[in-house]
Amino acid sequence: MSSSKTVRLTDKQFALIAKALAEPRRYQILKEIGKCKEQMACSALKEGSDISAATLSHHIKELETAGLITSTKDGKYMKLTVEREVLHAYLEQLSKI
Amino acid sequence: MSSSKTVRLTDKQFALIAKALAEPRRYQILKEIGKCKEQMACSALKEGSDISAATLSHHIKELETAGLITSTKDGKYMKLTVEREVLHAYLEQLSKI
DNA sequence: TCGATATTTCGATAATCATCTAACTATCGA
DNA sequence: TCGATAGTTAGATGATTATCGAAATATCGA
Repeated sequence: MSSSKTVRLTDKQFALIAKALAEPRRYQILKEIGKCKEQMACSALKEGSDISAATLSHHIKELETAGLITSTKDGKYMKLTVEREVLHAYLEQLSKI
Repeated sequence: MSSSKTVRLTDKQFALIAKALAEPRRYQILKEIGKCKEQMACSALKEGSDISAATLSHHIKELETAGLITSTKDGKYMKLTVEREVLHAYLEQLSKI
């Protein structure tokens, strides 16, 4: 089970997260990664979507830079995981408005 | 007191909200409006911030288009209010990831 | 009515960013 | 080792957008 340690976001990271979520395609990608029980490979994301590998790679990097996902190399593939603690820290901060 | 009716967001509105929140200045503005117990005038937002009236007006319109705030004209001033139900609907949707 | 204040609109500019193709690196299976 | 597959990087392009100054509109107080 996931730890419940509260993640503290800097202003910079908060802004990065907000920007990462603002692009509809990135939001879709994040949802897709989150839906997967197992970690997900980039190539699986590309299935059935008319996006170039380069663009997909770019979006994944943005999500990663924001801290919303992490990626680990597994042989030929990159495995992607949603960092829910970071997402929830973002939501937490927004809910204080 | 505020109603607890659940707001349903279309994909379009969801995207507008995400985009509105992605600009740090707009997030600051939203927080500022939210901090005020009473409704807030645009001019009060401008205090102590080196932003032009035109830019401020633009950001306020974006927040309004997204549904995150509403504005009512009160004499010389525009009074701004945070639409927390919309914000919370956004958070609700994001938390499902 | 006049001048000051509040806000919006317009048009322009500069910066950011999503997207692509092409070229590259790395790994796997035969 | 070779060819195919996965993913990244670089560089270019077009679209979006944050920003401003200036002009316009509306309202207030004197």
